[in-house]
Amino acid sequence: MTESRPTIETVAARAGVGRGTASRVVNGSSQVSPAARAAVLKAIDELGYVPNRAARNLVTRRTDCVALVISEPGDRLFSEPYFAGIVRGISSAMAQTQLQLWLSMVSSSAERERTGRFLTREHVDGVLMLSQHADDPLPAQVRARGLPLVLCGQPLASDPDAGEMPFVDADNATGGRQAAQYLRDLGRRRIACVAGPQDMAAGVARLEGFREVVGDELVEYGDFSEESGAKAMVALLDREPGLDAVFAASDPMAFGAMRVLKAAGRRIPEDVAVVGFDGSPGGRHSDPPLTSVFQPTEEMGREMTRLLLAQLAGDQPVEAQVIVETRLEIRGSA
Amino acid sequence: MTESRPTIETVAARAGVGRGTASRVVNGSSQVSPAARAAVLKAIDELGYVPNRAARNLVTRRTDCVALVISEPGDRLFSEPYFAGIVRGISSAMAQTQLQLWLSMVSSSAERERTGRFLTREHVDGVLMLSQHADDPLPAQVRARGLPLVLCGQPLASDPDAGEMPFVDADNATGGRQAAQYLRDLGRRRIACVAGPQDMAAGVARLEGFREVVGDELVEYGDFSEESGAKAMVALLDREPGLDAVFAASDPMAFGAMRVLKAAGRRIPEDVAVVGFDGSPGGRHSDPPLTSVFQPTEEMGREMTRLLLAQLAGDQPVEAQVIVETRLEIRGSA
DNA sequence: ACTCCATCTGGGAGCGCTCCCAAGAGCATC
DNA sequence: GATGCTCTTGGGAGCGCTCCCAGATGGAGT
Repeated sequence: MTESRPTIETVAARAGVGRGTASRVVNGSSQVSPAARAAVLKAIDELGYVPNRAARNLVTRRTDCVALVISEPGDRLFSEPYFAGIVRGISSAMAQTQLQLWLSMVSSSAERERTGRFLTREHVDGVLMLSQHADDPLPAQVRARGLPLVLCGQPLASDPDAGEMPFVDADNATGGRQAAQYLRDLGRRRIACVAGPQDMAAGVARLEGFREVVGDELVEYGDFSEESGAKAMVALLDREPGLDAVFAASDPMAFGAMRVLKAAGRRIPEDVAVVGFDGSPGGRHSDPPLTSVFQPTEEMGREMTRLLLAQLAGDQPVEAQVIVETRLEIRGSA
Repeated sequence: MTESRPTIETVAARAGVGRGTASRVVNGSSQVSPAARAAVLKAIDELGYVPNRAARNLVTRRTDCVALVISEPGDRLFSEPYFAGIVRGISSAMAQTQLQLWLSMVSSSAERERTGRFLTREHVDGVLMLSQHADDPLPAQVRARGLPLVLCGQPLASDPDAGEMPFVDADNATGGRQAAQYLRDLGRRRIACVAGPQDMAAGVARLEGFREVVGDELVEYGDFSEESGAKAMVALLDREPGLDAVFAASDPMAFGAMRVLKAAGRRIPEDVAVVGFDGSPGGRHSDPPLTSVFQPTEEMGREMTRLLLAQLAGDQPVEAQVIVETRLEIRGSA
C-alpha cells in the first residue's frame, strides 16, 4: 500500500525524458525519436505503468465506455438465446478494443428512466441498444443528445427518425421466404402462418417474406411468445383443419403451435410440417426437433460493434444499416 | 455544443456559495446549513448539473465501477438460462446503486489475460465472477490484488484459498437429495445418476446429495453438456437395462439422456422417470416436459451484489458465504 | 557563416473534483 | 468584555493526465 502506482511523471523521470514525451509514447504519437521511445517503453515495462483512466478521461473528455442497453420488459429478458448470442458477439468484438462495455438491463419504467438519465456524453461515448418495441423512448432520447447509437433490429418504417438510425438486423423477409419456399418444396399445399406482432419490424418483414411465396389466406398473429403461438394455432386449426404446414415467426410460438397440434392428434411432420424462426438451441430438444430459420446473432453483435466504432472514429458518414443473412436449419419438424 | 456542461463552480456561483459548500451538498455532507443546502439544490436543478465522474474518480481514487466477469469456454457461455438469470439479478440489484456494471465475457485464454490485466484498483472497485472451473487463475489473481470479490459457485474444497473466498451458490447437495428422494417416493427402485464433473463443486455436491438417499451403485459422469449426458446414459443402460429412473445433474445432460432412452425404446416417465437440475425454461418444451431441480438464479445474482456492496462499504468482516435454496419443479418426465 | 525549415522536446496550464485547513460567525461561560 | 467552544464556510492544493506552445537541435540551402 505504501508504494503507490507509478504515474507518467515517474516513467518520464526514469526514462530521462520529459512528461510530454512520455505521454506521446504512451499514446502512440509518431513525433518521437526512436531512442526516446525505447527508453520510455523500457521504463513503462520496468515500472509496470498503467495510465490512470480517470485522469485521462478528465482531459480528453471521452469516457472510453460504451453502454449496452437491453430494453425488454420482464421475463423474456435475456432468457432467449437471441439476446445471449448478440451479447456474446458484442463482447468479443469489444474485447479487441480499449472500450469498456457498460451493461444496463431495463425492464421497468423506473429503470428506463434511470438509464435514460445516465446515457449522456458525461458517462458514455456511445450506445448499443437491444430494444424491440416501437414505443421505447430511449433511442430517440439518446439520438437527441447526439450520442452515437446503434440499434439491433430495424426500426419500424413508421418511426419518425427510422431513416437515420443506424441498425443491424437479420434479413427477416428473406428468412420468411426461405421457410415458406421450403414448405412449398416439400409439397405442402395448405400452409399457415403464425405471424409476429405487426408493430415490430421483425414481425412485419417475416410475414411479408412468407406472403410473397404463399399468400396470406391462413395467417394468425401472436406476440412471439409461446402462449400466443398456441392460441394462434387453435384459431388456424379451427379455420382450416386440413392444413399441412405451419410457419411460426419465432421459435417459442412454434413450440406453442406444436403443443396444440399434438394435442389435436396431428403428427409432426407427417401430418403438419412446422418451421420456426430463430434457430435456437432449445429447438434441438423439442419433439420433434424444430426446423427453424437461423439468424446469426453473434455476427449481429459483432456488426453492431463495428458500426458503433466507425461512428466513434467519425471518419466518414458511415454506412448505417447492416442486414445479415439468415439460413434455414433443417431438423425434424419439417 | 457551444454551451458546455455546468461545473460545480458554476453551481456554487449561482447559489452564491463557495465551491466547498456546493461539493458538500452534492455529496450529502451534514455540515451544511439548511439555507445553503437549499440554494445549492436549487442551482443544481436549474442548471441541470451532473457531476463529472472522471474528475471525481481522479481525486477519490475510486471508480464506482464493478466488473462482472463471465468466465466460461466457448459455446456454453450465456446460452444457459443459468447465466441469464444471474446476470439479470445482478443488474437489477446494481440498478439501485451508483455503481456501473462493466461486463467482460471470457472464453479464450487471450481474453482471460486481457481481462486479468484489467482487473485492478485502477479500473474497478470490485469484481463479481461467474466462473465454473477450478483451474481458472482469475479469482486468485483478483484476490491477490486485494480487490473485493464475490464468486458464483462454491470453490472446490481442495482450492487453497477456498475458505476465504466469498461466494453465493445454490444448495446443490439438498437439490440432489430432493431429486433422489422424489424418485424414491415415486416407488422407483433402480435409480441411476448422470453426475456432473467432479472437479466442480456443483458436480460433487449434487452427486453427494443423491448418494445419501440412493447410494452410488449406478453412477456415470458427464461434463454438464448434452452430449456427455447421452454418452453416460448409454453406459448406464448397458450396465443396468432394468433401471427405472435417472437423475441428471444438469438439464442439458437430462435432455441427452432422454434422447438415448427414447431411442432405446423406453417410455418416459412410464418406464424410466427422469429428473434434471437447473429448472431451465427449455425443459417445458421437451418431450415430455422435464422435471428438474430449480435453482433461483436471479436471487443468486442479487445476493452476489449484496455481498460485494457489503465488502465495498467495508464496515465489518461480512458474512462470506450464502447458500440459496433449491426446489423441485415437477413437470412431466417424473 | 548565415538563415530557414522540419523534427523533436520539455514543461506550463488546466480539465473538475474532493480534501482539508484556516478563518468567520454565533453563542454560552467566566 | 474577553475567552473558548461548535458549527459553518471559502478557497488553495493537488489528483494524473493531455494539450499546446515555445525552444532546442540539426541538416540543408544560400
